[in-house]
Amino acid sequence: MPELPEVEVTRRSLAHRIRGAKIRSVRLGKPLRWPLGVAPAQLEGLRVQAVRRRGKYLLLELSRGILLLHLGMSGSLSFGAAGPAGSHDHLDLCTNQGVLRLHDPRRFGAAVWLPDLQAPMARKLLDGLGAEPLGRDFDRAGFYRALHGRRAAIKQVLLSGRVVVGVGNIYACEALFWAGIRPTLRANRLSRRRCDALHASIVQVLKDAIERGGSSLRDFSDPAGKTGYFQLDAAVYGRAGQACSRCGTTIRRITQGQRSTYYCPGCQTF
DNA sequence: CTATGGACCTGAATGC
DNA sequence: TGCATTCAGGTCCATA
Repeated sequence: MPELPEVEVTRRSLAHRIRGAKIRSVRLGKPLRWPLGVAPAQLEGLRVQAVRRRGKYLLLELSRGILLLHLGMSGSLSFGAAGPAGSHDHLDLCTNQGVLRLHDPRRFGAAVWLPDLQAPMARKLLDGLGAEPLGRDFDRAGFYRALHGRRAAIKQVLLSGRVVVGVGNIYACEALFWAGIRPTLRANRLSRRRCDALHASIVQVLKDAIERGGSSLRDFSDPAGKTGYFQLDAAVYGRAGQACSRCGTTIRRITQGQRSTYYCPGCQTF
């Protein structure tokens, strides 16, 4: 799935094309993570006013309520002329400007209509999310303070989304590599200097990935169906057993919280 | 409150 | 060829 860069690339591609679109009908496929939360017919006639993002959630502002979308591990959106729905196409939002289709083989994704951001479901999903890494609220002093209160491994704190959102398994590994920090180091053991380095690495890694069009996913394509999103040029992620391009040390894979972590023992020494 | 493991689901790759 | 095992982008939830 998409981490923040893929979601943001999706958002940018979608936003200007779907803005103002009027929903004609809604087709549901197999169940996603949660029920839609409204009868599909209730969405007919509404317009899509804007597409926002919070962490890895996309928020389609409708003329009544908000449609929250999440791509889970394997989800992607397409927008345009839609062919017949396949067995992994679980939501079609048919509009006068094209069909927004959510494709998600594993169905960890979600499509939930919310009356507003105060709704219980909205609060459950969005309250407690950490800072937006590309926003003003992600400042170095706050980052240091937040890490100071955490005893878990820094890699897992990054993945939790409670300090900073949008950093998934790939970019957590990459950011730690560029900051020279061992993934297993407890978060509250990071020096102020290392926190600053990590802060910078996170911003850098995410911005780079967005510029490349969400390069991390083998099977990622943006909603316009553009190809050329296959270049994964990770420094460590998925490269266990290979030589580090910086120092030549063999990259290792370990398991943290049931997820794979990749790191270079030669470069990541803090 | 934090930290941890399990759960959800499908498909691709690997090994015997 | 078939079948079992492992792994994959996320994150909510129960439990300690």
